[in-house]
Amino acid sequence: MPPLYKAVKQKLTEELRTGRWRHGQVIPSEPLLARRYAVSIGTLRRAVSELVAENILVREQGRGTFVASHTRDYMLNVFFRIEDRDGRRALPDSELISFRHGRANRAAAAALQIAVGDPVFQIRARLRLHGRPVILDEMRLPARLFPDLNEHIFSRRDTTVYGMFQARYGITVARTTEALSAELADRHTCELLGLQAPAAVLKVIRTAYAYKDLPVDWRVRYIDTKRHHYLSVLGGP
Amino acid sequence: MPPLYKAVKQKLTEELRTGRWRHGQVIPSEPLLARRYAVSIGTLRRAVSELVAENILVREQGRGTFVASHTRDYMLNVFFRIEDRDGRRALPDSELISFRHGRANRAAAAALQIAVGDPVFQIRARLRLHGRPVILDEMRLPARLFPDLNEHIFSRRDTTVYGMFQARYGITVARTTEALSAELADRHTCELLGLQAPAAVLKVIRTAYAYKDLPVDWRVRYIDTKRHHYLSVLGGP
DNA sequence: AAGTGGTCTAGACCACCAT
DNA sequence: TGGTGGTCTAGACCACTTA
Repeated sequence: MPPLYKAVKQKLTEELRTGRWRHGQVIPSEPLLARRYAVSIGTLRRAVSELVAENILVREQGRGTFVASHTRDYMLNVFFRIEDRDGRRALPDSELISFRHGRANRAAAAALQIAVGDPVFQIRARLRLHGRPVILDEMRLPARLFPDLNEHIFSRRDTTVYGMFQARYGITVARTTEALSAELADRHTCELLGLQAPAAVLKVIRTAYAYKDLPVDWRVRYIDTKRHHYLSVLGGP
Repeated sequence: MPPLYKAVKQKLTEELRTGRWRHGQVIPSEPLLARRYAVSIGTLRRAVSELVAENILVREQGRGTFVASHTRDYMLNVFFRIEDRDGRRALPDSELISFRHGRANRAAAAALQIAVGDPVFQIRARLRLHGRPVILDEMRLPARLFPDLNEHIFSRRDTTVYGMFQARYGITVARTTEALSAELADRHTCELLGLQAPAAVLKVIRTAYAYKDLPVDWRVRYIDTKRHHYLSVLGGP
């Protein structure tokens, strides 16, 4: 028998997945949910605690429990690991280079768990930190998940990409994996980042997942690490 | 008032820090500890759970709770994030290049929280994965924490470096932070890793911490990422 | 003052492991 | 069979927010 709190967690996840509870909103109180699911408050709290640990819910004492909202601050703290030499972090400004309709190649299909040739959006962007171009992104998004996405929606400046996923498509990114390596920058990359060849760049291949480990974004990113680095923390807090 | 379970956690940590409970051993059962500290089993379990989350204790159902032991498998799962293109991980074989007594420069002193000029061990090593040289390490260890450490102890093959810290000095590494960047390899690095200049290498600056955030190891590491990458996971499981 | 999440208790039963 | 950790309950009181 699977533990009861896992079943409760499933039910909570279902409410989120079907859009019954939307990002930024409060969910019902713990005593109420405990009654609704016919479990004790302790069991209900354990299920909620797991979703909090997974960045899906956020507790605020005295106010309630909320569906996590991908504000800029939230993004910065959870998913953006690039900081300057003094340990300061800031979100980059994005500059769209190109927005195309394409088809998934083998690598993209494998990462996004779709078929080779399935339609994807293929988006290039250059990101600046404190005015300097530092990051080059090439994203591929499964077109099926983002009906009607277009260049204009994409280049709006009032939110992050993942904030837009959430507000417009109800897709909440909960987890990413990134594979890092060092490479020599090619001519094109040097030009866009203002580097003199030969130059080394940090290559990051990211896959982002929504609830239930659904892949929603696959991107290759090149970072100029002359003035910045990528921070990784291993083990306990 | 700080919560009771935090106080209990402090008491548990004290038992570990003073060496009353040694790595690999069972600690007393939960009902017994709850009685000893005069708290309920739930409160005791919460304190233990936090130490488990911090990689300091390990629970085994039906057997007991153990002080984490830095076996090779454990290291591999928690602290070693380098894997090959197919996602396979293996611990490297180490080859000592040099072992010297030195003094902390500014960067080492800041990271290790000691004074500039304090004695440190300065150790270079080359690490091989599947026979190929892939990693170059330059470690600095505060000499005060490792009395009588020498080249022979260090180059023994029966354990990892952190396993040796624990078995010989009672120091358990619980957390590391790593700052990653890409650099062009210098001539020396190219030679030791068998690279043709110009080549890009992944530079990792690691600080390792024991209980209570005591820094115990600071190292600069260069990795050839032609056949390997560094894996970083962000957000919930 | 009423409602929220945060802490804490004192039990119960279950699943697993050693003997 | 006895001891371990894992789950679950049904309460209580506290700290904090909002109205």
